[in-house]
Amino acid sequence: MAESAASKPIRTAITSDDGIDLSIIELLFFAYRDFTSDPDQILADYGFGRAHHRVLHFVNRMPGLTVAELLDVLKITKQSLARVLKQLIDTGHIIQVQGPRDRRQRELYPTAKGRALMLALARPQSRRIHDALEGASAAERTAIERFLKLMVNAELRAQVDNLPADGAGKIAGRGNGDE
Amino acid sequence: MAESAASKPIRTAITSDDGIDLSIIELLFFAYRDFTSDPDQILADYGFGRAHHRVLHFVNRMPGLTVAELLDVLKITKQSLARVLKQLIDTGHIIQVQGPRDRRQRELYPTAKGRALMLALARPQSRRIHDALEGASAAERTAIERFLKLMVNAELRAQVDNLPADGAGKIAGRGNGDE
DNA sequence: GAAACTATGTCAACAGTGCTGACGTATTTT
DNA sequence: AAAATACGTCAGCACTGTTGACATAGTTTC
Repeated sequence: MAESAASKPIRTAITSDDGIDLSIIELLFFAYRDFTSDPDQILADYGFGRAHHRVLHFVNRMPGLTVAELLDVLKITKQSLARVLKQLIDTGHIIQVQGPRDRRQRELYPTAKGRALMLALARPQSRRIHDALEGASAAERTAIERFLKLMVNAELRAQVDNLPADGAGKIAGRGNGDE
Repeated sequence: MAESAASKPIRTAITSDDGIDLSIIELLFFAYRDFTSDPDQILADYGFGRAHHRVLHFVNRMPGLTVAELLDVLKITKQSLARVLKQLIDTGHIIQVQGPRDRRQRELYPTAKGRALMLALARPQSRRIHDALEGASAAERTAIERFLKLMVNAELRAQVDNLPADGAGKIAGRGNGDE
């Protein structure tokens, strides 16, 4: 079994005394796991996974973004995206439109079906967040958002800011006239 | 390409107006992705993945926990754990000790090597957290922890609390006299 | 206008991590 | 002695990520 051989078992638990912020490390793990479990269950009904969710989410958030832009947001390779995107297109959740300026580009848009699924996936997550924020003051909520944003790599924080907030503008540099 | 066929592209972005808390949903995605990228890079040097990290983390946090207890914390199957745990044992990061009361059980302990790796993985994460909390008041920090804890499924919150805090007690129900 | 570059798609192979189902062995409980 | 438990293990599968290579349009550059 061991015990006799090689290096001996360390029987003391690591605690915050060791200068590591264990509580938030662990809370992030548990919180994120449960946070993603809500949509995961719905996705299973469609034969989709978490990757589909991400694509669907950002296409709904930034309609008309190109494949390259989507890759840049998700930070995955085009081969990884291809499988997932193809399924979303084949199932009618996303539509590709040839880019108006540059015809090599494929602008990605959600369909009504894709919009509905995105909302269905976001709702339980939003509800969980809402419940977790119950009793929190506006200032506390701000502090939480600030913390999370600072957890993102500095180079990418601008990307987070460029997401449409409240019916405001679109992604920097691209117009978005609705039809 | 589409455009002509079937359902039409929706060109309006979803915004917070739709009653969904998009900002925190997205912040959690980006924050967690970058939060895990630090250890991922180190793990690659060892041929390990994120699953190894989790096992190593909780074995260091709860030394002497049994396989069943570890499965309960991670919420994965024993077959998933087996692969990863075997590698950590074979590489001398974790040691199994036969349970004293019940000899069917295998108590898991980190070795000095396993402890060192766990700390090396936790350090960049802790630093990121520390930096993100810079300028936050004690009250704000409390609000952040509270929020994260409430994001965890209610049934599992007790588990989070049972982790050793500051050199205090061990997991409920098991003594932990150090040698 | 030809050459070079760019945006996208696709084929193939592989790695990591999760799952289910089945079976074996040691040990404890009943 | 029989049943239940803790753990290990074999086999196969799914999802999502990776590299590398190559093809095809379309755009830019000289």
